[in-house]
Amino acid sequence: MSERIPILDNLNEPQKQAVTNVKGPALILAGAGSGKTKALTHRIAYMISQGVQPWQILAVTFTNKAAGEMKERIKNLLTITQDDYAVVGEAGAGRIPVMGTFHSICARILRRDIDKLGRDRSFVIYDADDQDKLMKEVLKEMRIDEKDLKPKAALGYVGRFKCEAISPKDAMSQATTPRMQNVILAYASYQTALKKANALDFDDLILEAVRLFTEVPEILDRYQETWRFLHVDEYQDTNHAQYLFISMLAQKYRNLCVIGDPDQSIYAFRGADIRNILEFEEEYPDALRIKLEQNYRSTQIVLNAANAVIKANPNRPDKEMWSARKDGPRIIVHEVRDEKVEAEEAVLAAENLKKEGIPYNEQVIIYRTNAQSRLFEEACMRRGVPYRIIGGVKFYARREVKDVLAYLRVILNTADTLSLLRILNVPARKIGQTTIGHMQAFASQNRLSLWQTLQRVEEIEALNEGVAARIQSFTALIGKYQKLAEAVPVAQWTLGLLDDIAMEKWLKEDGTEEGEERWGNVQELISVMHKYDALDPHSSLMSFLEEVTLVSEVDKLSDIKDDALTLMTLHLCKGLEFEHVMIGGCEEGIFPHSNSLYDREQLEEERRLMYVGMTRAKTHLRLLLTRSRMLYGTVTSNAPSRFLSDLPDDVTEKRSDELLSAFAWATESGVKRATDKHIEPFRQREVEADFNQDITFDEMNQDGPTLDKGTRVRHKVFGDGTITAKRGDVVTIQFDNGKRKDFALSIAPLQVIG
DNA sequence: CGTCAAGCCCTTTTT
DNA sequence: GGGCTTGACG
Repeated sequence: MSERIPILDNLNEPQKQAVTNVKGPALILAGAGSGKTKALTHRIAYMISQGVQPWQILAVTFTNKAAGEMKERIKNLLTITQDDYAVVGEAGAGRIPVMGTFHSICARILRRDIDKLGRDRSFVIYDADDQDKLMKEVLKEMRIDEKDLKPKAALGYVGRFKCEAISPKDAMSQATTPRMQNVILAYASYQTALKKANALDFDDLILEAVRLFTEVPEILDRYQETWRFLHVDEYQDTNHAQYLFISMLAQKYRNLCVIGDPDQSIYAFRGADIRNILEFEEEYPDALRIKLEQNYRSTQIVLNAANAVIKANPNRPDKEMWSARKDGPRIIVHEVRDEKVEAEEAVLAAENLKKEGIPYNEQVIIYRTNAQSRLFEEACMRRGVPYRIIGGVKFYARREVKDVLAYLRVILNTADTLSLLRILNVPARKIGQTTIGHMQAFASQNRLSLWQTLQRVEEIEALNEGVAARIQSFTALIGKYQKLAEAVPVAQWTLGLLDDIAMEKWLKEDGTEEGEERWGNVQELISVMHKYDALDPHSSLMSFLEEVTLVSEVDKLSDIKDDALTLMTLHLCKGLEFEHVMIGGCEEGIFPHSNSLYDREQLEEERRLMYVGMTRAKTHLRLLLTRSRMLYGTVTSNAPSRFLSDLPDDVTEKRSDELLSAFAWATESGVKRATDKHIEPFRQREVEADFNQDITFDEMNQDGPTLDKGTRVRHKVFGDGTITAKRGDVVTIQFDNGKRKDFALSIAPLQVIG
């Protein structure tokens, strides 16, 4: 260790407090850009310099990337050499604390001891895709029509139960409606199915760890003794199960330091419970409370704007960020004709700042929904701007990648029927749906797993010799690689496997560019595998599979070195910072999202999302909105986002591409072009209202008849139709002539018809 | 058994 | 607008 440790240099007063008070409970309220990571890394380094053993420290981060960066920084602070570096999860092994996400930490704990709960240690982890498939099966078996209860909806409930740590049994007592009873029955069968497949889903990782702690107190005790100093970052985004996990660990020594910002709580939809942070002090009355309010990231102008937006939320802690960076450009609020222009303008703005010396790496386009990414991507391609999209169709969720992963999973764990079904006929080997049906029937008759059935395929009378032979050669193939998997690291034998199944040929068969790309993805997967070459063969396979399910998209940002513009959702941008931030689609119905418009709490969360997005900006902040946009196949006009109206005039600069262009689509639809009307920026829905001014539909503009789904209406231009969807003021009408369009009820010239 | 086209549905955010 | 499922046909 170095002689002079600069651990307390360059810290402000509250940061120093956070760093040096290492014992007992502590709550650090750390606003955006307040040097939170710095405080945390210095705190940990300080502890170590004071004689705390590194392996006694646990830090839970929100992403693996954050964990990696923190380790790096701590290493630098302590001038630890590469040799001392421990891999995450090797508790007690190294001179770097254990750091990782709740999920990765719990997965490690379970890999070691889940057999104490009567389960197998080589479990696989199911991602959202797998969950969906499994739930589909479950519902099918229960003979519940997908239309009555969609797998996604069922999983939504299940997820909420799990976040609250409510078992199917506990849930049953809450079921009041038949529908809920079905949901809970589905929850129970889903759990059984997971267990049968020797699989855990994301939520199970936390829950089973908690269960392990509860049912085997010695194990809890072991971890309590190991990890005596606990840290949780982004505490505002923890759910109840995670709360239980960390509380149990903290019980003994009470050295729990949580860091968070209630204003940045944006994961309520996955069970994050903001009360965890708000009630921390009630639970630990002796907790040290530290507020970090100085922002080192943004200009005061950016902060003024962000503060103004977040202030409109009730019940938030009293805090206001400030910055020493007083000067800076105003925030540009740019209104354009439609989403194409929006994308074009955003990319153009990035190019211009690049010319002024801000690299693309320091610039980002963020948006509310993944669906918005495509246009920005296309604009980048058109203009030749290098870009990368984070999120969206995730690499590990791609078909060909999941296919290869399914082979590896089956080889590790033949109980994983879902994966087995996936690869049985991929690449095509003439084992079709009929054959699979016969085998499944045989399996359930004889209480066998699908894999066991495969071994006894010659006993199934319904199958002819040809098909039986093909199945046998498939099981022989899997058998061959099961043996190899015990002998050599994963990358090595996977190459042989791909060769045996002629994966390259299968993917490139259609001769398209897409095929080439798919094969490229498979090769990329192999290159990730090489990271596990040094481990023993069995752990090499297991660790690899674990990594690919638990890495988040943001984790991969750090590996990329080229200068490229980043595109991502608002949720993914948390914790990041850029010189230039552009937020697209600042329109009602987009952001805030239409599903959130009529729910107070959800609206508050949307607002926090806006706050998070804005506070990513160091210097340049640009908010984009359109007057009209193609959405789900129809043209819509949305009012400007309510968040924009909270921006103080003196920090914004409003821009608008000009005039009349909003009428272009009307011309295209053969409607007479309006020429005499000036469109002011921020006035919406002119389009629908204007060309029907000769009609009066007074009854429609009052609260009058409720226009719900199914109501028959008449439109002067488009004729008769039926309302097929309603989102607040906006209805979608399916016209009898086949056209479908969205209208704003308060303005649209509609008439209810018999 | 595999392919293709038409129709269906959806359409928030993620470890 | 697009991804996915379903159904008809080769």
